[in-house]
Amino acid sequence: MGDKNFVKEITDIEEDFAKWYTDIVIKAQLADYTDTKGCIAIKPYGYAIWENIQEYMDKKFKQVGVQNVYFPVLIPESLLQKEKDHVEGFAPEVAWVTEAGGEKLEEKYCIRPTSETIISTMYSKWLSSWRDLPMVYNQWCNVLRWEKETRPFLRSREFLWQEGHTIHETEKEAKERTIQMLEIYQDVVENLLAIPTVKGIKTETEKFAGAEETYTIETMMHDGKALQSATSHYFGQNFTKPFDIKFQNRDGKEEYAYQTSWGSTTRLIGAIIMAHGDNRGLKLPPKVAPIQVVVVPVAQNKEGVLDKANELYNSLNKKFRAKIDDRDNVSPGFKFNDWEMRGVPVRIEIGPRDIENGVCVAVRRDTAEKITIKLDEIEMKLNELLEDIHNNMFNECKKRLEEKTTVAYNLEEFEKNINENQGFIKAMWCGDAECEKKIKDLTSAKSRCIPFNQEKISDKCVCCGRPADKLVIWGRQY
RNA sequence: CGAGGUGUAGCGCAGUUGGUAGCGCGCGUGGUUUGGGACCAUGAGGUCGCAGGUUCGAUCCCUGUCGCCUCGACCA
Repeated sequence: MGDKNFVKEITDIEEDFAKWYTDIVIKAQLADYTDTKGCIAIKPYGYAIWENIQEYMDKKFKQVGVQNVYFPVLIPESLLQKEKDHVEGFAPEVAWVTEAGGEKLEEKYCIRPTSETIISTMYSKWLSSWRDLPMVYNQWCNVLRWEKETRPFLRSREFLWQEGHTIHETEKEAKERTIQMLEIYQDVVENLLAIPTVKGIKTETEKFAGAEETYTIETMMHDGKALQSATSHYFGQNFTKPFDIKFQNRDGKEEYAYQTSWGSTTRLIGAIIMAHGDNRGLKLPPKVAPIQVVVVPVAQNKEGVLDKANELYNSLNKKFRAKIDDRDNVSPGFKFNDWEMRGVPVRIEIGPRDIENGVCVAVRRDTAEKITIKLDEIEMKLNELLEDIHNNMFNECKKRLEEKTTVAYNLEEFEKNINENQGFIKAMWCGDAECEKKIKDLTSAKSRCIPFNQEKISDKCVCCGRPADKLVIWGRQY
């Protein structure tokens, strides 16, 4: 079962959050560093979380007409060059394959940092009539971006994601799709991961390379910093023109299609860790937890205890993702701490005393509350408990989001708030990229988004004082 | 990319003023334990980051190199 002495070695979450984070990743056995620099090995416990996210998200996708596909990991250089902003955005961090089969290649290939280009060329081939539209495709795959600074799940060179790419007959339909997918991401993050989100559109400076509009859901971590959890882009015809994705419209005329793309990554696992974790370790939202309930027998060598514990486990395992911890080389006390550190939402203790009374003891990971439950009511109670834990975790995060969101009317306030409080800042902005840059240079906070929920807190730009009609959420980010 | 630090058992570390290594935890085996991090006994595990140099002899000294950490710069 791995190291036994690790639990006490977790860094204090308030002392050094970055260190705490990597401690958790390693010690909860989510992932490990590899000999490939900047790339992690995702271990079964971490991968199971990803599978749960995938399962939920994929189902949501398919409900709105998304079809899964797969495209090559290698993209010829000439394709990448076709959209100017896109190349400029990604060129510095792509890795190239220049040699294969013992020979230097005539044209080098990049290892995909994202697949707009290769998918666009295929769309061009596949599209001829308005009747072919829309094409709403998604792939689950890996991508590679040569990052200098890496952190497990948050920013690694290779990561897993899904990237959806769609083409449409009209601008309106494409824009609707962009928002529709953003809303699915919001649903995933809030209802599955129990993390509240701020939904909005990115400013010109922050939008995706080659996009017309980039929409985002922003979340707040334990330390008040922002994490961009998923994005959805409207491309207009920025790619369909250079890639020649055109069709004959209903009037028989040739027209370029309207395009979107949207993605979310294994960074979501990082969000779970950083949004919910505490000094006892990882705290997993019940709906994605690989183990929702762990049964820990007490005095398991005593006559009948293990049998009863197994009986309980077998019945629970039909309805929940359950596990029995029958290790005979560690004490129950050790197991309690171990499973708390690994974030299991509910632990059930069962020992001779309980068996005599026909009960067991359930302990919540989120509140540490101990509840005695009759064995014949366990299934119902556990359902309620998991639901309640999810809601409680969501509300805790929401409380923090609200507490750590402050308002600023000028740069002094802005700077003071971000330094004292970290967190998000609500402030008006005139729309000038210069002001964004000035704020970034001064405070290292960037615009997170222009939220859909607009409020008019003032009519002057927080930076330059000129007229401003946009409320922007600002914050430091991961 | 710049400055500083560091590399010895799976992990955390000590050590050898130059004579090829030890502690704690973890791991294997046997037993006693078990309601919040158990204990006893016994055992396995290391070309001291890598490459050169000095030396009778280098894990230790010198040079180079690579990895990692911290702080800056850069990037999303």
